[in-house]
Amino acid sequence: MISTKYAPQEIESKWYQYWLENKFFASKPDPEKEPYTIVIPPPNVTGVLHMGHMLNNTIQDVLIRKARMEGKEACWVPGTDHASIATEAKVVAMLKERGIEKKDISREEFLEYAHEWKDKYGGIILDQLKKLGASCDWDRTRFTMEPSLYDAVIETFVRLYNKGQIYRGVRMVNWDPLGKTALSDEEVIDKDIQAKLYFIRYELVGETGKYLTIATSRPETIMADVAICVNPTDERYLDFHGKSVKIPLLGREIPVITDEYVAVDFGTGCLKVTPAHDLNDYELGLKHKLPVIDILNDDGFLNEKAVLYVGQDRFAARRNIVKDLEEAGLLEKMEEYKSIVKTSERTGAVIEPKLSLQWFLKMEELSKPALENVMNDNIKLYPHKFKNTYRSWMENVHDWCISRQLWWGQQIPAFYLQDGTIIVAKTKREALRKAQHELMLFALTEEDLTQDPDVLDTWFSSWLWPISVFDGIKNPENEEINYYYPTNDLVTGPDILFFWVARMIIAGYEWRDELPFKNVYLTGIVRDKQGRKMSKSLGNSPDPLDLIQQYGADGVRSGLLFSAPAGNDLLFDEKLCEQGRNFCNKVWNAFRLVKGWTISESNERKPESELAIEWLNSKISQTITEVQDHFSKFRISDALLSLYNLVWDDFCSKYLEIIKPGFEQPIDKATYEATIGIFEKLMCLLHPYMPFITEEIWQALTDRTQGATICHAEFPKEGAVNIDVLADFEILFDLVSKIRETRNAKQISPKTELPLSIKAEDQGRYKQLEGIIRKLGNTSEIDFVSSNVEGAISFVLKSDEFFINLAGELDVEAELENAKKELEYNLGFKKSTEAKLANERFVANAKPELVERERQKLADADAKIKALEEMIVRLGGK
RNA sequence: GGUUUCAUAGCUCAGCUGGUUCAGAGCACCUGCCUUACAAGCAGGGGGUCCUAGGUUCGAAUCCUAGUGGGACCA
Repeated sequence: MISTKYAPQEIESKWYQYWLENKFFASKPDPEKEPYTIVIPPPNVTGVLHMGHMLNNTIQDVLIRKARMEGKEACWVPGTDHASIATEAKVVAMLKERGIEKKDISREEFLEYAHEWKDKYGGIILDQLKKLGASCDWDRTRFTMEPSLYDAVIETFVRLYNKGQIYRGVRMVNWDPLGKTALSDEEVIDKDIQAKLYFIRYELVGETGKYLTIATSRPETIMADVAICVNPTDERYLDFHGKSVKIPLLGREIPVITDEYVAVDFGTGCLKVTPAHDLNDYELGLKHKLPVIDILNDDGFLNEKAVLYVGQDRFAARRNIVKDLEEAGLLEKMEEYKSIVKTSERTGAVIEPKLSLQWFLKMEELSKPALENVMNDNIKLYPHKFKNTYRSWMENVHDWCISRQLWWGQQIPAFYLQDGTIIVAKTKREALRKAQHELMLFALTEEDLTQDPDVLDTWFSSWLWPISVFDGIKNPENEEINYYYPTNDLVTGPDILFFWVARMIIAGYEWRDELPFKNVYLTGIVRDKQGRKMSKSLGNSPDPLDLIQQYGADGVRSGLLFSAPAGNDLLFDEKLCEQGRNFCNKVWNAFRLVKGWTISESNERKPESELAIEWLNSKISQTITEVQDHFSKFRISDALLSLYNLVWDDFCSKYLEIIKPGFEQPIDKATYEATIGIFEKLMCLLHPYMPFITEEIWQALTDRTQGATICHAEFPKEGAVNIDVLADFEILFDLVSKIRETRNAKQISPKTELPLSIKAEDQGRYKQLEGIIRKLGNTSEIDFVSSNVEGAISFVLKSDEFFINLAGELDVEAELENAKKELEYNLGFKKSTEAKLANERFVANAKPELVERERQKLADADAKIKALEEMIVRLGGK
């Protein structure tokens, strides 16, 4: 006995095991087959599966499974990235627990711990993907810090440096005082905060008691001030031009300068210029050739240059200086002020704009082909609206700060001589050789070279991902890269369109002079019911594995996709998973029904079954066309919905009800076999979405050989569509609905047979369907009549009239009212159609088939009106 | 502030190059059913000024303009 409820847990682990053992997902270049490649957006190695991963990996799996079934050489490459700052933070925390400080151990020791951490926890997220059913080629699992990918990064650095695309320079960077590293703009999150604006008095030099008041949100930086700037047109301050003021408490004298940059209407119109601690001030400082005084250490504490508050944290210093200014009577007032503060994505620390020596990649030239090939649709973004965003980014691209003050990552292959000369080479040995030969420093030894201690930004690894996973940087002509590259589709979130997707495109054109992928599918962001982004810190995200446990992987996958239109955010509700689970259960029960039948030996076959098979096959063909169309537009969700309706409504509610034999009756062999074939087809169609249940059922529908799998079964192709049968069945189902409606309205038990009479021109249509009508509507034998049936409930479909003769059940008033309402509607409809057809401009301008359709509609309406009028007369109305 | 995008049923959304296959789907809701695969189910039903105001057109949910209100990106 098969359980009435589908129990996914065992089935899922059983089949996943089977798939792995048989290496169904393994791929190798096969010139006979068309390649279809997806590289996974490598999740952060410290990560655990979250809802966003589930969504985009489900989509990837749907795409790759479908391609595999379509006979393509499908290759889905999994892997993780090393996430330098996040991982380093984890490792530091792990060491702390063991009582070890990072500063007390060597770089080599630290990296050993880091690898230890990675080996222990780094595979978690990949194992979770297996639970989801992901059909990755696991033998190809890559990691951005593994030797091959590490070397590729080093090689690209050297090559770009030699091309003059990489330089070292002092720049204002986003400094994370907690992580003690520079961050790229993309790793910085703006947060709205309620800040205070402090109005501080600067005394004029030589004019005691005369002040300039500036407004600042960062009073602790006044010790780094090098000027006060006013707008030259600001009449309030004309007298102050060229004079000097004293920094409060400190007493250092700084000049008052003028620049158009200063907004007259913000604060007091006086701007304190602090080049070391503000990007705009820095640029202003450059323009006016002002000195730079940096009063902060790497950890955000004030240094000796501050003179005051030395050794205090920047926030403590702020509190103290406000107090002291107040006591000195130099704090005029404070105002509430809505502002944004930049914080580190990884550590959460407030970012400090800081001048520092960093490595940069010039982006202007490199990004040109990447912009062009997206704008001309060589690479297509789905949905297309992201093209605009992409363009505005790429047209305003800044040089990329690629160095990070960390240990976990690819160490920058730059070596310094004692005099500061930089030699960039893959290894120390090569750098030495270069120094010896190019600089004629033959006496030099490796000891004289010091490697730059910094590592490269993680994105400087992952931008090579579609190439480096196939070893295409170091061996650009190898078989794999030539076969699998360019990859087909990339599926990721819009939040990393710029700092990952765009850079992969750049890398693609730079290294292979070719696009890295043809389509970029941008998923929505998974939000909770209130529209908030799901995040660990908010605690509003369900644990994906719990969901899988509860609803089954197939249920969660289809549930997620039910409401995941491309690029639109998805408001996640567990109800969706429930719907997915229920769908699995429905399919399961259909399977139970079919497998429970006994098969009759006779060759007799019911004509209605034959018709139903013809109809369903046409319906399936139509749906396949629809599904393929949806896929071509990356409308994964719509494709699923089409299949959902096909399986639930057409197959279960209609087809199976039609062919279902009576209680304890056998089914004829031909119908049974056709049904098994159809069931198999439906499982194949659903398999990309619901891999487990479809495998389970597919395996059990007929005898399978060892090593067979639905994963490699053919994805069904559309067959013939019989339009006549489809039209007949449409009327059939309308009629059945009407009968059931009548039954419901009159509160008649479904077990009671209803007497049905039909008055129709074309009786043949109904005669061939009689068996089905009787079965689905539970009617008696159909009585074909040529005149009206007195005292019967009646309704009109197209131009045909139907009567259900229920003695004493006819509510003349109600019937009359209904008929009149329907007549009114049809008259209105006829009028508007006539008006349309009477309009010369419509007939002249509209497409001919459209006009023809309108004429047909008019004819149908006429017939229906005639029938309704007769009915009204019969009921005693006029 | 700039750029961009969206507004359709109680909720989440679909609706392509304008045309009754245009006002739809799923969920929720209401009514009746433990009917022999399935109550995680079956049968049926109600529900919308397509944000507002103009315009283009024979015809507008769809195209244009403005407004209102959300989102995203950038500053």
